Amino acid sequence: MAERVRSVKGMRDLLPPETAIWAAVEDVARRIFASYGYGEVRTPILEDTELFVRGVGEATDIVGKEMYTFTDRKGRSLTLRPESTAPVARAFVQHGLADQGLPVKLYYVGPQFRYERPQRGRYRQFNQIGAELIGDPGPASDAELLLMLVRFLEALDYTGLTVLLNTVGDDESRARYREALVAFLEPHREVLGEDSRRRLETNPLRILDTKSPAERELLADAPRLEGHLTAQSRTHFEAVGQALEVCGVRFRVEPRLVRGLDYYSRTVFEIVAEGLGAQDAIVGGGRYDGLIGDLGGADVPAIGFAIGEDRLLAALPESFRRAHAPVAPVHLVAAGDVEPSQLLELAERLRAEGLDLVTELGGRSVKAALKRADKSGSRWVLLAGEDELAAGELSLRDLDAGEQVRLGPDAAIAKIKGQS
RNA sequence: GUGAGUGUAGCUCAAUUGGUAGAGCGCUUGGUUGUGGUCCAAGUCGUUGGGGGUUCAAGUCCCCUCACUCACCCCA
Repeated sequence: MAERVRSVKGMRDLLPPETAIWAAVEDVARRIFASYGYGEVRTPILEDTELFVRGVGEATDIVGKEMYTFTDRKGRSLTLRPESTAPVARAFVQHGLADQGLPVKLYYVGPQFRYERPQRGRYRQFNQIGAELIGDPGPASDAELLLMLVRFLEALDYTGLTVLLNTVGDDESRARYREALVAFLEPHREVLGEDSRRRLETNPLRILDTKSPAERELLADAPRLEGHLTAQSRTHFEAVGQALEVCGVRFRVEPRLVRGLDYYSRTVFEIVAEGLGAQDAIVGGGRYDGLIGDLGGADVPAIGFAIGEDRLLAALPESFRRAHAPVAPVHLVAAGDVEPSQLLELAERLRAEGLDLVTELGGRSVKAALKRADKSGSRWVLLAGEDELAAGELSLRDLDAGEQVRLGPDAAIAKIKGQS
């Protein structure tokens, strides 16, 4: 036997019936996001590498070592998108969406690619459902975006999620704090690990979310970002929290929460779920007030989030799964000497009347066909035998009740629709 | 990129100190020439991930390699 070709490492197939659940989750997202005035954007999977270098940041791990980058036939450097905020921002600038009036509200659903070692909840191709609110600097926008996110998760029957909230301040706050943090850490260089020492130069704030016990101990006495916020940043953050409280959204302020993408500013957040192992963040997001300017657009503030759809599905409540399991269609079975073409024609007429059905054309026994119908979870079987067809009728078998009646096609459809 | 664990049938797993590769589920057929679930019977299913080595003999021991899993890291 020839060697089997397998899917690429870290990339997986999604098969029925699981794909039906994915579709159901995405339907909920579309419905809820639409109810907040968001429209769908679809950007290319491939972008100019420069977009991510400038947008996500050269010093980030994503850009530094996790991108699928290659040169095309003309020598251009292209990259499989590792995230979608930068592409959406690029599209916003490229198409002059600001001229339609701000804010612009967009959402997307689709695959992202990062070259990492796969493990639970982490794939090299993974799907994100994200939303971006572009063009409103106010805290009420932060709160509304979070509200929409929470409502979405509630609609999936999620409970027991923790919303972690923090602010990384505006540029000025961050510059001040950065200086203070480096000044504090510099004398303790020897306590820091290799990564943290490198970050002391490139991105000191990232050191805050270290898991190293020694570093954590050291950081306990470190200056707080909170103490270095500009009055404006502080007011903004307080207003976000207040709005969430008014709307009944529970959250926890997590001062150590900083995010790995350079474009974040002011409000940042994360939602973690239980039972997911080490990769438990199902949502991450925050403000990116400077990104659109960095990409050559006007100075337009924005905020957004990205949901890890694979993780979302991995932790999806059973109740939602049950409610959205696909319904097995009716089976139409030929019995006796019935021409396949005759059965096809009959099936088409029934489908035209709004019946979902699968045909048993295999030329196998009625017994086998019924077995398949039963295993599929279907309740109804329509038997089209010589006798029935001659009389212009069908036998409708109710597999649950074990009952069978002969009746005309319209009556059969009515009975199925009335009882399923 | 680093570390650890695991690879046996489509799936879940057995196989004693190295000694004939198995079970359940699934799938196909029959018991019912046009009737499912339960039951009974038969059939189908393997280069034991791959390569090399040790041995009379390797699923089992050793080396290499690949894949998967988990953790670090990273992040969704």
